[in-house]
Amino acid sequence: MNKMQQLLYPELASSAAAPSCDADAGPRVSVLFPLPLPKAYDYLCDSEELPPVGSFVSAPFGPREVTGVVWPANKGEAKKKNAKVQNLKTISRVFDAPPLASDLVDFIDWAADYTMYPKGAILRMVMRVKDAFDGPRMQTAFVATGEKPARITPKREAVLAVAGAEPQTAAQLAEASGMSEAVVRGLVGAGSLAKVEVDPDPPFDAPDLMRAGPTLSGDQQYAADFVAEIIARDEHKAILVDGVTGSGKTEVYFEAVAAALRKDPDAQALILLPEIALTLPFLERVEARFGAAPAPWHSELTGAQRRRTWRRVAEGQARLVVGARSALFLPFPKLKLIVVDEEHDSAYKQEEGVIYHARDLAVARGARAGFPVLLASATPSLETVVNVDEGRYEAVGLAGRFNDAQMPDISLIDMREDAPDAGKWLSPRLVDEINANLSANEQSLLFLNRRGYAPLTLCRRCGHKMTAPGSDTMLVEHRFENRLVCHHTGFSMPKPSACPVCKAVESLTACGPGVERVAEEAKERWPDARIEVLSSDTAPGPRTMRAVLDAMKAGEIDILIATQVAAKGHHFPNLTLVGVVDADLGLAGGDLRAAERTYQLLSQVTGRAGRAEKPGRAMLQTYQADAAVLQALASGDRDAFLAAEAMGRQELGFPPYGRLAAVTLRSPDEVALDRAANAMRATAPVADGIEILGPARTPIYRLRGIARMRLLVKARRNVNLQAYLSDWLKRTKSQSGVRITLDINPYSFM
DNA sequence: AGCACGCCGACT
DNA sequence: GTCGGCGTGCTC
Repeated sequence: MNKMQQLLYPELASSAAAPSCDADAGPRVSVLFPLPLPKAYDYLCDSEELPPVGSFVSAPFGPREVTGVVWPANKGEAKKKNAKVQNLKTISRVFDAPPLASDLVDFIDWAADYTMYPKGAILRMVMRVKDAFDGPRMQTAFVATGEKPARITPKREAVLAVAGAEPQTAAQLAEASGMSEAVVRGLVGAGSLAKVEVDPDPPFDAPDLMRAGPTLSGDQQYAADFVAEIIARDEHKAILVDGVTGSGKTEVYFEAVAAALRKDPDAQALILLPEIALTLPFLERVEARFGAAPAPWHSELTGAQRRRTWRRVAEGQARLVVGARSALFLPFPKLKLIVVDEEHDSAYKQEEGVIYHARDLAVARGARAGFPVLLASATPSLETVVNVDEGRYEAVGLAGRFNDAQMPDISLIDMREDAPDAGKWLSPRLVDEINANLSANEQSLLFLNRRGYAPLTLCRRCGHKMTAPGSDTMLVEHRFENRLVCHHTGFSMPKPSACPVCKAVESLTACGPGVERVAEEAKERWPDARIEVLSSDTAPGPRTMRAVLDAMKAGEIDILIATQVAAKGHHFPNLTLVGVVDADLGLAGGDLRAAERTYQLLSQVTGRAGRAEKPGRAMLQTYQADAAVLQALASGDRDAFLAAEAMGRQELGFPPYGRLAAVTLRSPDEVALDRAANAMRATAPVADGIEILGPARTPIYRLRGIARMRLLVKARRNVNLQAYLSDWLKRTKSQSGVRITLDINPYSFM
């Protein structure tokens, strides 16, 4: 801590790394538990050496024993009172696991304040891994000794054939040889197999930092040098790496990772990705660059895989982690660089449990711990662009596409002038273009960000709209399974033959298109073309999705009709036409970021078209051809769009020019909910620079039987929004059955 | 998060 | 008369 910080934060200066120790009451430590509790609890500690802050300990808490972490002593207040009033319990045990680094402890405290969730709830995200805090639990495995057994049998032969120098467990040997574990044990007795104790969580291969990367273009080299210099200075900077798809952002930040890891033999780096779908091909790329697979972290890992990554990260052995947003909470002892790839992606926003934005927290973590954070994107968020413009972030740009690939030629199809036939969704102009592509033997992609066959099922007779039970969500017809499905609640039912309200038979009508319906139209129009549909429904699981994507890459598909699963990270060399079936889809609803998101998504999708020799083309079907977003896409003028968008936000005082928080109230009882929301509005403190909007029903009012209402708090940028909110919440008395959640800087308004 | 304590409905 | 519903409150 430097002088200035000591002046600003005297209370921090007094709390050193070691926990407090009162002479009269004996050695004491504070312990934070991974429970939704706002503060740490004090305990006595009878061990010789006081466990340092960050240590994993277990202690009696209420009626049970809970594992927590030694926390910096609760600041001053009530300490003496506590010592007299309470007889403290004693820590029961200290775990072997390496203590959490002080920068992570600090980050947890900060993140709790920022998100307004209890500290313990943040700690829980760090500790979600089971059995990770005990030292390595050994597992018995076997290696071949090379000695021949006195008696050889066919079964023994089979087991010895699969045994080797690499330790394998009895179960693995049995599985590999098709024999039983009894044979394995017999061979141990015969001296042909030797028992060895192995760590069930093998270490990760070290990245080869001396391996030469690819030759960089001038732009890439400039960007890499710029970042390397900041890494060399060992200071925090948020740096936007800005370049279109194919401009080589990844190579640039790989160099940054190499530089950061080379600088310090204990340093660790984290690459955040928005989704797991991306990680499979991406992991291969990392392996190609560093000669070793990184430690992975995402929701699909098994328990054992999670434990392995967590433990190896905690002991500093895993030096490069590639993960989804929650990797931010891994127990790195010496994190020195975070890369946030596709920083604009809304998948970084965690919407359940503790609500947070991983990009924002990553920057905050780097700022507090003093290391650089790289934000990479072809379509950076307005937040980031404004931070660059106002000098808070650095930026390096990568112009042009690699290998001279051309940017696609984007045009708008005004559906008012070029209307499809009734019950059809493809305009004559788009049909012509696909025809041309088919005869040229080139691939086309039809993009529609809507799963299923039809988004709305309506009774022609009484007008009833099919919704999920207890929810105001529309059921989407999925014709492959002949079911009606709710995409919000997971509810599904066979498609009924009669309207459930008026009982009219055969009256339920599919309204609007989904990918399946566009595929139906395409198959009708081009019966000889090879047509595939790709969405998370048609490709359940990454394997089937890979298969379709590989087929597309190999040129085995003429027309791919896909949702946004095809928008990310794939390059199809023979794809020259992208048709966006409904470019207006994301614009409805009036979300403050609707235009921005539409720009990002459509620019990503249209960017799929094109290759080295020939520019691709993209056509956007729209009913609002004058809309600024679509004009910007057609002219390729991203910066003009961002400037206009920025101006609009500034006028309204919306982020990033103002702060926003959502206060959502939920209850199964609509009357109580309404009363609580209005009462809450009435108790809102009047403050300069703060405006309360609402309460209003959420766009999807009822979900799984729970009704929701929302208040929005809009504040000037210089207002401490969290302080205002906590003051407000203290004034509102809790209403029975009504739950309140806070979302600082909300992205989803559903 | 758990788990206990505490006040109102249908059963041995 | 009890068993049990989950609302409220506490855990050093």
